[in-house]
Amino acid sequence: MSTSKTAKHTYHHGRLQASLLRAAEEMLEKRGLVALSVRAAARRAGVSHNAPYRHFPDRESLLAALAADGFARFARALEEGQARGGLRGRGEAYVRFALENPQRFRLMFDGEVPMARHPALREAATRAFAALAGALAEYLPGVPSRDASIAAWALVHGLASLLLNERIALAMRAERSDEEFVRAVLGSVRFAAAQPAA
Amino acid sequence: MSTSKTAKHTYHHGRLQASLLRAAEEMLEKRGLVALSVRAAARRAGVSHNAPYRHFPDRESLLAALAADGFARFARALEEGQARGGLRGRGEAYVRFALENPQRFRLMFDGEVPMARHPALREAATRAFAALAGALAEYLPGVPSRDASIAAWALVHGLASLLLNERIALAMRAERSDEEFVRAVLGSVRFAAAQPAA
DNA sequence: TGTACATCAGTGAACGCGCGTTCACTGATGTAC
DNA sequence: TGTACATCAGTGAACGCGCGTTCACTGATGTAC
Repeated sequence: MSTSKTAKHTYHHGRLQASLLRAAEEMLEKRGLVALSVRAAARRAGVSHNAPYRHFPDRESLLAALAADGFARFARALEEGQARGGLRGRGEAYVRFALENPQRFRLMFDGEVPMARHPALREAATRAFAALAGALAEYLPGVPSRDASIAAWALVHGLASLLLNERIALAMRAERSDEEFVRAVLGSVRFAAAQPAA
Repeated sequence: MSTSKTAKHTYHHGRLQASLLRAAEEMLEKRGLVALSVRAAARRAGVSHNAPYRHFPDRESLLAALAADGFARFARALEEGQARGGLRGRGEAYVRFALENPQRFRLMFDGEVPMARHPALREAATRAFAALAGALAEYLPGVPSRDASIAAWALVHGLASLLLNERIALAMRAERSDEEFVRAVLGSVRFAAAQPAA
């Protein structure tokens, strides 16, 4: 019953930055980017509407932090996927991440937050993309150009986007789970070891 | 010098619905979805801020009309692409449409406008997707399931999205034009005629 | 161990803004006769 | 061809809203001595 231990907080929150990010993340996934305001995040974190300005200079910076955090988790998820199942495992992890964090995924890839203004975001994204490119190069060794790597990337990214936005008719899913469906679709493609003649 | 001929309009505009759609389209591509308000569209069309309500019950309906119109143009562009260059021509047209109408493409695929509330949009999208599915089935005849078709769709969609959002590093482009780059990437993929043995 | 003080991280009031939408209106158009 | 009138497609004022952001403030914390 010691008050200092159980007291939620008075004035000094302690972990407001982290709390705000968590609150913002929840808002984002629940209500979408448009509904994610500084004030709403503050409300959700149980703090006055301008307390966030101690930690983020403006709304865009909050979004940038959210996106950067997303890229870090994304990179980790891809590594784990690859550890479990090689390139295909990585591809499946890519799609899974998108389906599990749809709004976050959109925020990361929509270009809504300009990387030029947020170096930390740029770095997080660059790291994730570099790891991705490395993995692709490693697994598609016979391919002279990087085009097949790009194609592989585009394939999983497109599949993620289409599933995310529910653009793939149910009929085409043929009652398979996300997991099975993604595996089958990714499995139906081969990458060229050399450019075809014409 | 006849006044009735040259007068822009007084009171009755005549083509306000079309003008609004054009104005909204311009706003959308110039400033993005967030900046596209009913008032802004009205301003741009040179009409009072609530004249649009004679033609669209609310903002979302304006967006829905914009998206539906986009799907119609999209379907046409794909047909033309296929007429010129078969399945590959269709794929290239898909990517080209996205690059030429980035914000419109996002609006169409983002799921921002709920199709359930806008039947005309749903129909336009369904038509476009049905044509796409038909073309894919026709050109990938040996494939037993539709999975390869989905993969082909995902490939072009993903490539479009990644290019659109400038997520593909310049280095990977290797100084090729959009046109050349897209052709090379799409050309590096083969679709399986049958499911591989695990 | 106690005290003074700088700093930090909150608070709450206030601002101006553009927005979506509603309202009562009015000028223009078209049609019946 | 002319007139009465219904309807249509605009106008402009007004509303309430949540927002981002600024401001002056204050309570809590940590540190120098």
